[in-house]
Amino acid sequence: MGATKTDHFTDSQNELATIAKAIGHPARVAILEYLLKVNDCICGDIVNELPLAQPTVSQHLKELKNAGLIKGNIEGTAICYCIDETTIEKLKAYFDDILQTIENKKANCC
Amino acid sequence: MGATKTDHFTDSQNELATIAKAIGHPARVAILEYLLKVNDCICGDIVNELPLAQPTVSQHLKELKNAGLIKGNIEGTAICYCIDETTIEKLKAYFDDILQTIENKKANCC
DNA sequence: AATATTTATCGTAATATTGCAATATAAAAA
DNA sequence: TTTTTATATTGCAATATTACGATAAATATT
Repeated sequence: MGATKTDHFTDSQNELATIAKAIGHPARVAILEYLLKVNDCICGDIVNELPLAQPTVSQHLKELKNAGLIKGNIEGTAICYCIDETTIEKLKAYFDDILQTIENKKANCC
Repeated sequence: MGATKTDHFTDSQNELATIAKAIGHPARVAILEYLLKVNDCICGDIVNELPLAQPTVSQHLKELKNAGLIKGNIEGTAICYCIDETTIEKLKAYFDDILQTIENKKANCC
């Protein structure tokens, strides 16, 4: 045991879980917020922004990329990362839907 | 090692990470979707809905509750769980903000 | 009171995540 | 070509998560 039983759930459930899981670490939230703050995408200095070693940051970036939350362009020796709007839009739509559904059936007992 | 360095990040970053982490498992996504689907909150049958043993489901419910995503009322021997709208609204607002910020500075290099 | 029903907790094994030092890779500058 | 600069990968230790059987707790039913 210890392994998530992914194949018992729908693709859509697994997809949302994967994206949320990637956001589920403060360092990765900090990276997203930093990418959002910096106007242009000269992003090599994320390491300097965070209280973490370079390999750790690199790993977090990889996870954000795998989840589709950021994308990166090679720019000489440096790499330019930025937020992938599409995925954020997906999240927004998902939570919008939930709120809408709740509004439509106000039979809450809690 | 292995422990997240929470104290190096802001409260707001840690809060979002905690909520996202709770959503970051397909079983917990499935629970949220089930709670959303069921009109009233007779929720004891979540266990029957999921391909997981009762203690596992109970644990997942606890994590959703700790993250503020659901709330529960004792209803005799059963417990009535439902989605906590407030937290979903927080999430929606967060992603809304990100999208808005991206719109305002369309200097994306990626 | 005894039994059934529903949910929670404990203990534990299997697996995943986090973090970093060391090292590799790859392009730019000297 | 050598050196610098920027990022990725590997290997590993510490910790966290996932899942479940066994059991507890607490109310409802008989």
